[in-house]
Amino acid sequence: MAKIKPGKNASKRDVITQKAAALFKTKGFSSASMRELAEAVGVEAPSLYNHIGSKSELLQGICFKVANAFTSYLDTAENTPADHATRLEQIIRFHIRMMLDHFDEVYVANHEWKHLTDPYLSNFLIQRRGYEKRLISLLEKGIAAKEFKSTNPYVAVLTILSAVRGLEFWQQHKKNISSQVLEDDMVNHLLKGITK
Amino acid sequence: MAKIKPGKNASKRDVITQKAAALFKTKGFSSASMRELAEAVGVEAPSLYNHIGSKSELLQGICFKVANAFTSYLDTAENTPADHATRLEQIIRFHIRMMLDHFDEVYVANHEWKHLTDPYLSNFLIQRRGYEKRLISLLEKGIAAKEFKSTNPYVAVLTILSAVRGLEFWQQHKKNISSQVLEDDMVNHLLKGITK
DNA sequence: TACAAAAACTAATAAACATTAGTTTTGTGA
DNA sequence: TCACAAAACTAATGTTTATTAGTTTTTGTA
Repeated sequence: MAKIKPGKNASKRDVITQKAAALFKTKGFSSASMRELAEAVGVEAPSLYNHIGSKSELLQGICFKVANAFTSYLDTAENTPADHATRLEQIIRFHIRMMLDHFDEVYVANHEWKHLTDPYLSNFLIQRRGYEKRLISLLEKGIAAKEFKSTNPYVAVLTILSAVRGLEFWQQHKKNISSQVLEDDMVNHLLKGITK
Repeated sequence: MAKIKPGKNASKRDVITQKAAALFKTKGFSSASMRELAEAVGVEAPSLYNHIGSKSELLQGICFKVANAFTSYLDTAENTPADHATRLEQIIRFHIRMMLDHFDEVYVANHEWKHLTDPYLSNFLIQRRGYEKRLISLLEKGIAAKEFKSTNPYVAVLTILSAVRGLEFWQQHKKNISSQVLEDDMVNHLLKGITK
């Protein structure tokens, strides 16, 4: 009666997923081959299937892990007692830190989600759209409360989400600027602008 | 002695390139097959090769057309007599209009350039990096001239470029908001912020 | 109408792909 | 040391890929 070892099993599976995120980021989901992934893991390609179900499953795992992390944070942020501007600032900071701390996975979720297949594709888009709507609602309330200027809330949310997403181009400059300066400058830019 | 018909030839080639941009945008370069492209054009796959050299060549054409358009505009903007803030505003507006007016091609240049092969890949990255540096220089001069707040110029450029790039998520909402409102709101956001 | 070139077609090729089947090796607990 | 399961391996499958070769059709002009 042999015991299953979920610890070690999950760990190996996690290693594969992490390597897959790095590979999918670099080469794109379609161009990345299971052979390459196997080489990164240090194993022959068919051996991967002792730990995972399919290439698609890897992408699904990455995309939903990221989507759930953002959704969870928004859940808590919405229940934090603070004004709308403060809440928005916290959310922006969370996005920035997610980009910096989980670069590969967030990058893949942002870029390669379109290679998901239904029903995962549909669910991902629904979740994403729901997230955007909640952010737009936050902006609308902030505008009504005179905390924000009168502007199109959808455009504002798009601007903010796109700007933080752009941190995917960051890495090579990490040396010169600290993460904290980056975070503060970007938050200030998105909330207060750059013109004097 | 038959004349070559550059007009019609170029036109067919252009049709293929345009369809390729739309297909590469939807499915990604690697996932898009020449069969699909041929079907979109209304022809069998091998017939495409009467007009183009290869699949890669299509991607090269798209990426460099876009890159050159941005570089050209920056050339002229730098020689326009105006203060730095005005110049930056004009450049942002150009980016927004490029996104809206040449959506497929800009999208592909932004997303699929990594499937370029050398020497095109290197050249593209060099050109892109040069463009960024010129924008950073513009920001630095604007800060020195007290037109902009004291902020890290690289972070500011990254924020601006990423925000306009995010218009790739725009299309489905074109109905509700006019392009002009979108453009003005985003420019104001990026220059003056949204908090009161 | 006839000729020539442009551009379509069909057939074929060779490579790469994810995945399955079946077998051997490795590691662990009794 | 023995037995069993986990996980590695090799070999193979069937599909899809971009592209080339060779041939036929279309088209524009003299």
